[in-house]
Amino acid sequence: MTQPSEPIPLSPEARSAALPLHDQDPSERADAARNRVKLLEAAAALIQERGAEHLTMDAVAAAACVGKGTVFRRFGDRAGLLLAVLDRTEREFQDAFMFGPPPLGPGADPIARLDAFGIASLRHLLDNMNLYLESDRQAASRYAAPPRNVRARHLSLLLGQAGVDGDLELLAQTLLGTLDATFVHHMLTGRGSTAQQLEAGWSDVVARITHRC
Amino acid sequence: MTQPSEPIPLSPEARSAALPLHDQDPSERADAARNRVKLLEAAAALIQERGAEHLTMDAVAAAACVGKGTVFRRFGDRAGLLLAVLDRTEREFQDAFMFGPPPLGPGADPIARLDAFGIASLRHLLDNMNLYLESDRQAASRYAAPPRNVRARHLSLLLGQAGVDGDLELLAQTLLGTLDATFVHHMLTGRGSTAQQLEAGWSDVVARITHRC
DNA sequence: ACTTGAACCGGACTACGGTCCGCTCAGATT
DNA sequence: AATCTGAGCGGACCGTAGTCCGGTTCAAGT
Repeated sequence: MTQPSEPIPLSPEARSAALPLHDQDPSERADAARNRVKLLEAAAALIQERGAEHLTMDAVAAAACVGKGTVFRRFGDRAGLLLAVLDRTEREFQDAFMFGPPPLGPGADPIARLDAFGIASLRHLLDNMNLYLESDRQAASRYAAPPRNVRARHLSLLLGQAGVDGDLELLAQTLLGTLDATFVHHMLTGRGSTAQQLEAGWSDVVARITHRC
Repeated sequence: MTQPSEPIPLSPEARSAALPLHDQDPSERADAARNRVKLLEAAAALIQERGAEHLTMDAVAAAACVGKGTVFRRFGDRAGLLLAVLDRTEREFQDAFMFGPPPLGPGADPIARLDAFGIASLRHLLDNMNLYLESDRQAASRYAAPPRNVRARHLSLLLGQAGVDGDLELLAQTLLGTLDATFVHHMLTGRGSTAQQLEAGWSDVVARITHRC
């Protein structure tokens, strides 16, 4: 892990480079780009009206008036498509915690930022629960997915700033476990937890991990 | 959650009742029981020779000379079959941490037991990695699966005995995140962690969660 | 404008998980 | 022993993710 430490306030160009979600590739052919847009719109519409859990690749292809192969060529697999649909929302959230106003964004005490991150993350998750659930369920390894990676790096950074030592990535992943879509869903439905309890739980875990006795 | 608190040394009958993995149901018809055995043997053999990730339900049915419907009737779905294959190993491990000798079993200091649990769990996981990975990947919700539940209850118990307060189930699940098959696999392969680092990480997380400053 | 070849496209095809339903037979009852 | 009934069984069937390949179209170079 020899990545340059990431300066907090970033120029616009560096900002978009820091967001690893698919930017429109300029070398992409015009027809391909057109189809990507058609597909994303079709997928979003279908999700809106039938729910993410009922989204099929055939339906997306048909709704976009495009062959099935094209869907897979553009997005790789179902997880990729779902991720692409989440992209806009995801970017907004990433912007908020990386560049937005404190306490979520830079400027506040790292522990306050950690706290705020959990709360914001849980709310963001609840707003898009089905999509994140589905994306999790589908992904080969949720740990390799861009959203999780960005969050993990962010948490590692904050933990470092908070003076925590140890395996920061492992601690970050441990924290992230508390915000995992499937886990949150399990706690809310399987067990009868409330969102408030999860938020309180997050703060508690953060306090313990950061060792603030 | 109004379950009777679980006394630690248990009579043999109570012990097997405490293990929620499928015991042979006495009301099961003889032919059904025969088929279950045939299927489990076939599945185990196929996994042995081709790997769990290549196990298909059709292949199991064919190898056991049984209709496909029978496989699903017996085990519900692929996750159930994999879980059943893991059953024996899983029981041994559960026995070890619930009833075996200290520091893993009862008798030792709860924090020492937590430490030992992580180490033993990681080793047990590494010994059966593919099977657990596959079982995770398949399961509708890994949080609802019996193995995870047993572990979660166990950890809650130990946390309580260690005098930790707060949402014990949430803390237990947070700890379990560190031992999740997919996560461990990701840390070992995706990132270049070693088993030693994961064991050290576990101890560190336990120390932080149990608030031992 | 024309050529060219690489990127793209479509939809038939495969593989696999899971369901369904009519038939069979184990084992309880008399 | 004869009867009965519902658990058990098999395998055809379905839906969906993902692959493949022959034909098509874009756009760069001339």
